[in-house]
Amino acid sequence: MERTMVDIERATTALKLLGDKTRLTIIGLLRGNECCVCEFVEILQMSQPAISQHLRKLRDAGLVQEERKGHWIFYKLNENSDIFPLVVSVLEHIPDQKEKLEALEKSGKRIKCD
Amino acid sequence: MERTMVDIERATTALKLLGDKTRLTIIGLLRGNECCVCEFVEILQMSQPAISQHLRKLRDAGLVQEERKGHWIFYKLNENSDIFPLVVSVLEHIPDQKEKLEALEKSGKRIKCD
DNA sequence: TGCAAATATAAGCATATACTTATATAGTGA
DNA sequence: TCACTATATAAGTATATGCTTATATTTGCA
Repeated sequence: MERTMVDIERATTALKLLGDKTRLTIIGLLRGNECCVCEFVEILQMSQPAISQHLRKLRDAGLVQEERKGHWIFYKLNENSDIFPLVVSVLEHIPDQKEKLEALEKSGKRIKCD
Repeated sequence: MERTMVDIERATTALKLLGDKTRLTIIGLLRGNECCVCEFVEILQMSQPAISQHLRKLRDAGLVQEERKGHWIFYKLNENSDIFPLVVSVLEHIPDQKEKLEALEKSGKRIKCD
């Protein structure tokens, strides 16, 4: 249980980031998946700069990690973050977002890089 | 588990409210306690209108309930709210705030109305 | 080597947010 | 009924936030 506690300031940083529909959806999509920017753009129907700016905030706070693979930069949850347990707890209360990724896959727009 | 799920919009509403240090502390103080406005003012060292405005937002979203007892209006967590389970999950990751109430009690400023 | 795709960054702007101060309202007790 | 206490509300303001458009950077490939 120790490992899951953070101080109030750190918690508010995380919660403020999660308290935005776009970012919460992004984090939901990253639950068990890696995604690149253009996938978020497609799923969320938002401009690329808007998505990149959200991802930057998430990365600055340590919630996500990025990894370049060729043309694409893939994002994933940072499981080593002090606030990762808090993030997981929050995700347990919202609907799974994986259908959106499956829809992407069906439309042939999902990016695979392995 | 069904009972603890909310849609993304509702979750962001709750998380946005919790993503503020003052409000998260208020919610933390209300975990297992009832408090009146003047106690929050004392503990958080903020102006009464500022506290009242935060409480109004929390009440408007259904996170807390108010009950007048004589001079004072006591606030408590709304355990019937759809987002109560989410709130509880979040609180499990932050330090207990009850020492602050105990300190109030020691200084004779805790309000009891029973 | 040069171009196209994916992404990041910068600047500008409209709206949201969290205070402040001033004032209104409600309950209690003399 | 009046005055005091606790709280709410309103209006104003400074700062934060989330977009937009324009531009820079990085990589793979012809």
